Amino acid sequence: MTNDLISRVRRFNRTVTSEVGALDTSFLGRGRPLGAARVLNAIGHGRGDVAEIRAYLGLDSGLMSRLLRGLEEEGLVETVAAADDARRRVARLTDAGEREYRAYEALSDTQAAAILARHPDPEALIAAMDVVAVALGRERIVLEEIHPRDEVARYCLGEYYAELGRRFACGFDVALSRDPDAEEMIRPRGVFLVAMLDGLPLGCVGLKGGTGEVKRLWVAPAARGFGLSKRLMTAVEDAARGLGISCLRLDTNSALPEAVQLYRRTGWTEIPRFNDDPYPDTFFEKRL
Amino acid sequence: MTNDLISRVRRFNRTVTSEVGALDTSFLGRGRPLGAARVLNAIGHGRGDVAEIRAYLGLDSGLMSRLLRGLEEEGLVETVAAADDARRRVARLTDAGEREYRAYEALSDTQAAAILARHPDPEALIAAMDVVAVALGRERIVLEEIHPRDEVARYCLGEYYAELGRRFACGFDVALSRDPDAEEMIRPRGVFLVAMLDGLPLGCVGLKGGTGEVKRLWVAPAARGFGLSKRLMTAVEDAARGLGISCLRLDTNSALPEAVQLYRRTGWTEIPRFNDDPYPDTFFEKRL
DNA sequence: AATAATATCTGACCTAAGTCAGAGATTATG
DNA sequence: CATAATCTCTGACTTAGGTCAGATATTATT
Repeated sequence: MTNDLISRVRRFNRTVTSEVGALDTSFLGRGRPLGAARVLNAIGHGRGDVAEIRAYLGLDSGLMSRLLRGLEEEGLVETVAAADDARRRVARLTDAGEREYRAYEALSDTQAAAILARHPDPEALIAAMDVVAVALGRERIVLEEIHPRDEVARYCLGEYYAELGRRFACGFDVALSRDPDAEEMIRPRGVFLVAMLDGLPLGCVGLKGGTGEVKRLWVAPAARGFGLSKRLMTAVEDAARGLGISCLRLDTNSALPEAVQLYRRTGWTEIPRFNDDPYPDTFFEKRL
Repeated sequence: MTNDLISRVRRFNRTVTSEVGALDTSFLGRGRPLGAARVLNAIGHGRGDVAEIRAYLGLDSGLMSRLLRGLEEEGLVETVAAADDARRRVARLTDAGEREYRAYEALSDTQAAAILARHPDPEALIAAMDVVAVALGRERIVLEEIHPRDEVARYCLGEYYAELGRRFACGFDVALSRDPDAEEMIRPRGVFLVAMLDGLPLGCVGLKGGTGEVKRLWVAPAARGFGLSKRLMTAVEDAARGLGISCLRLDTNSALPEAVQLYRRTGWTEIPRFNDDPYPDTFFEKRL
């Protein structure tokens, strides 16, 4: 068969790699080799430390050095010794470098916008891209602790609320729910964790200090089935132990059967209702 | 915003390009530079003509020549002058080259199978890949005339029947429909056209000679909204003119409103029922 | 038959990317 | 304080990929 699943994956690979020059806009059309453009972009993204850039881009020290000299000669970059350790060097953009970096950014934006604008269903395209990105990059998904009012956190919570709205027969209104104060999910009282892939938020979970409650467990549709919710729960339980919490509680809803099943499978036991929030109908606790 | 649609497309590009070494298995792990591996694979895929390979891979004639010499020295390839034109050379694999080519194929298959095997929902992944491939490669979609019993044609027809089964309240059984004999859709009587992207079938349409009927218009879900059905219809009408047909007919169903709308918009006029097929309820004709 | 066009090949040359050994400056460690 | 470790830099070298100007053989055109 020339159209079985394996052939189709291989064809996808071919299609995408043949477009890869177009995708990797980091050097497109500005007369600079890829290596130099990548270094410039890394510096622009806030990676100043030379060793850090080297590790990120996987470059040899000699090559890195030469690329930096080249950018210096172009007047785009300045390097100075690090304040705390004069062996290490820190690079930063000059004004001209800043302009050049912004030009690359604009180019990338334009090209991404063009792909979207020419597509009949941009939302569906993005959703498909997320599915593919997760499939290819699943090994690079990392958990990070962030502030629950951070932009990424707000995005995750927005998606979480939207999902509840779709799942609950009567919809979901945050205002009616016992929305935990964001301050409760910051150290030293609690934590807020997100799962990220190359900057794409794929899931979150919050630990509300004081009452010791787990809240806001969400995993993006594209990332379901990869065990991410379990990973988030394990991480939040570890964080709770670190905070000296010995017993965790959570409320959920039978309209979210995957979640309920996960809790049952991972050592949580059902307990009687412990709050008067209108949405949950199922309650769990776990001794750590 | 760091999570608007544009940022997400850019992040996808980054994720995919960082995996691109893994995607482009054409040279992975067999100790041969990419250029040589690509030429070897092109020959293995049946592209013997040197000029054709050169055009396909976008190579300079000098570079191509050197790559071929290298493969010859490895004993993988033989070149001979073309029978009809001694200026042109034709390359073909030796036994050793055939083995090496098959090793690359096995490598690609293994890697594609690995991506699928590790995914919780392979069908959804493939569907997402198709959506992305079409968005990136839409410019390369080409129409081809093939035999209606060809494997690609059968795939398209299978998808077409499955789609009708989903659309019609009572399902769809090919045996009950007036399935046009495949022989009716071959020149000189008729034609069968498919829309292809890098070997991925995205749509089809058939012209049944004799009665001058358009049949089996289908476009893959991932390729809808790109005007492909119009392109297929235009091509099939052109082919009909070429065959000396002056009036085309077709039957369709009101459960397929996009199709009905397309016909209305492109010069077709509704006519009374002209057959006793149980499925269609709407009939059109167009004078060419 | 002479000329133009075509396809491939060869040699000379170039850039990008990367490797490696060691030099030089600085910091950490016993 | 001497020594080891760390970080960057420089010079020498390699490979891959690609361009360009002819040379050569063959075919098409007038």
